[in-house]
Parts: sequence; structure tokens; C-alpha cells
Amino acid sequence: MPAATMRRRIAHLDMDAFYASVELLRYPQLKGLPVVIGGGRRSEDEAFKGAQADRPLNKIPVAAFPLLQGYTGRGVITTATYAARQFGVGSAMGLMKAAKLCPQAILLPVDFTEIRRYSNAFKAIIGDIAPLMENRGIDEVFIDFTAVPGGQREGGRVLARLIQKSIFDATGLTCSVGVAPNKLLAKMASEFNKPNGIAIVFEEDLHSKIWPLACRKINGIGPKADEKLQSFGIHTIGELAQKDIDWLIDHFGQKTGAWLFEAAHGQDERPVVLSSEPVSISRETTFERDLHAVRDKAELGAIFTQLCEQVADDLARKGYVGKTVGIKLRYDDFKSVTRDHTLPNHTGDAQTIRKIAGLCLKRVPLSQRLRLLGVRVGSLMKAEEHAEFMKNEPVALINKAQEATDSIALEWQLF
DNA sequence: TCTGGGGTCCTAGGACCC
DNA sequence: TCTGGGGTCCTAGGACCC
Repeated sequence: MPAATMRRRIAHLDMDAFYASVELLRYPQLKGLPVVIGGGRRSEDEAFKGAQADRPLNKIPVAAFPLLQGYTGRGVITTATYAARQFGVGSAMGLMKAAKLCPQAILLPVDFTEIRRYSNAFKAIIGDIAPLMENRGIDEVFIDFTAVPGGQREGGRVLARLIQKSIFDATGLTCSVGVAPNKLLAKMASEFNKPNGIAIVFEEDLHSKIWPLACRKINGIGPKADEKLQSFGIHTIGELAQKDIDWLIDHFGQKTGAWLFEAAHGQDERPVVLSSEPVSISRETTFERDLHAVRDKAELGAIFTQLCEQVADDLARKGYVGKTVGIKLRYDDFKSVTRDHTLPNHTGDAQTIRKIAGLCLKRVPLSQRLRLLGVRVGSLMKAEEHAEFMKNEPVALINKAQEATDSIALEWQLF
């Protein structure tokens, strides 16, 4: 097909209840039952695994699985099976709350190794069929159908079906696909016929298929923006589209206002990109109980050091060094604060990160109990490029930067 | 019984330089 | 002595997403 007659066709593919579906493949005896995935760090999980270690996974009796009932911890739901969702439980809900709504649900821990394996598998299948694919997390991708053979047929439906079938045949997993002129509309469309559905949207469908939807359905409009829109009496995308751009800019700012206007009119020119460089790498953890900086100093210090080591490991494994070291903490009232410090030179060293993060911690009030501590490294640079750069940099400058870092680190004492 | 972990992007003010 | 902008970097917080 000549390029001139090709219409831009962008697909958004979303795996159906991904984590839960992967678990159901391993434990087919749980099919049709309410199952909730999430939590982690529970002694029951270990006890369960230990007790079932000598049995094939699909032979473990249903009665042996741990139930949500009696859960006491700070975990949240990652995914729930459709059977569990009927009880009103869903992603991001606290497990304690879910236990009240559906105590009979089976609670499984997240098995990241297995999830990652399936994620790589379904993405490889897509990549073989349509190479211009953009990762959007573990269970979602955008795919540019425009120039792919079959990508234009029935507005993309033929290719979407082929991809769905290929993924199902290889993994046993289902997904939902939306195909539209751009990412914004494709993302909305993939939700239309969940699970295992396909939805095709054209420019001319804007009034009938998009405008009746709630503003919240636009990827990028969250609870806050929605609340503000509601306060102006704007509930649907159609109502948003009736506002003129100057009014939106006046009330939402230059950038957001202009974006809202475009989104409401189904406009989005963002390209599908194969890969992008990370901006920051971080680790954080919520404690099993709130900790006090003074009374639980030893415990907190050990966790802090471990987080720094994990970040350093992640940096090394992914091949990056960073210049900005930051911490995040969350108090028992859920308020968060961050502090960061930019070094004169890049680093990936656990001890340097630990010392700079320790200095950041000293700049924060610590009288209140903490529920979370995190460590982040930003202003990243590829480790190889950094090494190359350092080779060409005069030795005197390198030493000067190193001395500056060391002198900052020397002040380290509290943690 | 509150609310995980890993990210990105935007805003806004201040420092500093030209 | 006063008064400008513009550009960039740094820091803190917050919205949002998966």
C-alpha cells in the first residue's frame, strides 16, 4: 500500500489480569475462584511453599492455599481475578480492606521471576510480528501498526487478532487490544471490550465513542484533575471538548490547558518509541511497623544501608551511574518528604550513595514515626559513557570533583 | 484496618551567569 | 546605583501511571 493512502494506526495492548492469569496457569485448580495477588513478605507464603514443596503445583489441593481472611499487613492488591473483582476488590486496594470484602479469596504472593518471564515472552511474540513496539510497564505495550502488513486491514482488527492468537497459543494468556489513530485513543479503546477483546476507533468515532466517556478515562487525568473539572461541571470528554482553549489555559495553566484541549478532541501526535533511557533508579520499603528515628535507629540504619546497596546493585546491573542522590520518607500520617543532593561527579558506589543519602536524612525532621524509607539516584548517565568521559577529562578536574565529594561525605555521622 | 514499589513529568522558586 | 531579561541548574513537592 502506498504510504500516502496509509492511515496512522496505533495499537494499545493490555494483558488481561496479568499477574492473576499467570498464577492461574501455574495453579489451574484455582480457575473460577476468587484469587487476589499481592502482599509479599508474609511468613504464611513461605510456610505454604515449604509445605507444598514436594507436590507438583497443579496437584496442590485448593484447601491448602492461604486465604485472605485474617490478613494483617500493609500489602495491597496487584491484581484480582475476575471472580474476585465481583466482590468489589481491585488493584491498589489494601489487603486488609479486601479481606473484609472477600475473606474467602485465596491470597497468592507475586512471583516476579515468573511474571517477568511471561512479560518477556508476550513482548517477543509481538516484536516478531510488529517490530515498532513501545514498552509501557510489565503488561502493556503500544504498537505502531501503520506500516505492518495487515495493520491497515479492517482498521487494524486483522493484525490485532493475529497478535492475540499468537500470544494465546504460545502462553495461554489473553489480552485486549485497542487500535486507533494515536496512543491516547488506542489506550482508551483497549478498555472497551475487556477481557480478550478488540476495539477499533477511527477519527470519525470521536463523537460517538469517546465524547460520552468520563474525563477520568483520559490517560493523564487523575483524581485531582477530575475533581477540578467536576467543580466546573465538566464530567464527560464531550463536555470538556466544548470548552475553548483559552478558558482551559486560564484555569489549568498553559501546558495542561492546551493538552486538555487536544486530548478532548482526540489529538495526540506522540510517536511510538522503541526504547528510552531511564531518568532515575530507586528502592523504597514500607516497614512492617512504623519506626522511630531515635528509638529504632539500629533497625532503620540497617534498612537504609540495604536500600543504598540495592540501588547501587541496580545501577551496576543496568549499567548506569548517577549524580543526584536523594531520599524519600513517609511519616506515620502518610505525609512524604524528599531531599536530594547533586554531586560534582557521577557515582554508582554504594558507600558514596549511603553517605550522601545519610546527609540528606539529616536535613529532615525526624521526631515523627516513619512508615517508609526510600533511596534514589538520578541524573543518570551510561556507565560506559561516563568512563569514556573520565578518560578525556584532565586528571586535575577529576581529583577536584572527587575531593569535593569526599569532603561532603566526611560530614556524615548520624546514620 | 488505611493506603506497595518503581517510575515519569510538571511546577515553582532561588542561585547564578550573561 | 538601579534595573532589565533570559537561560540553566538545583531542589521540593505533587500528580499521575503501571
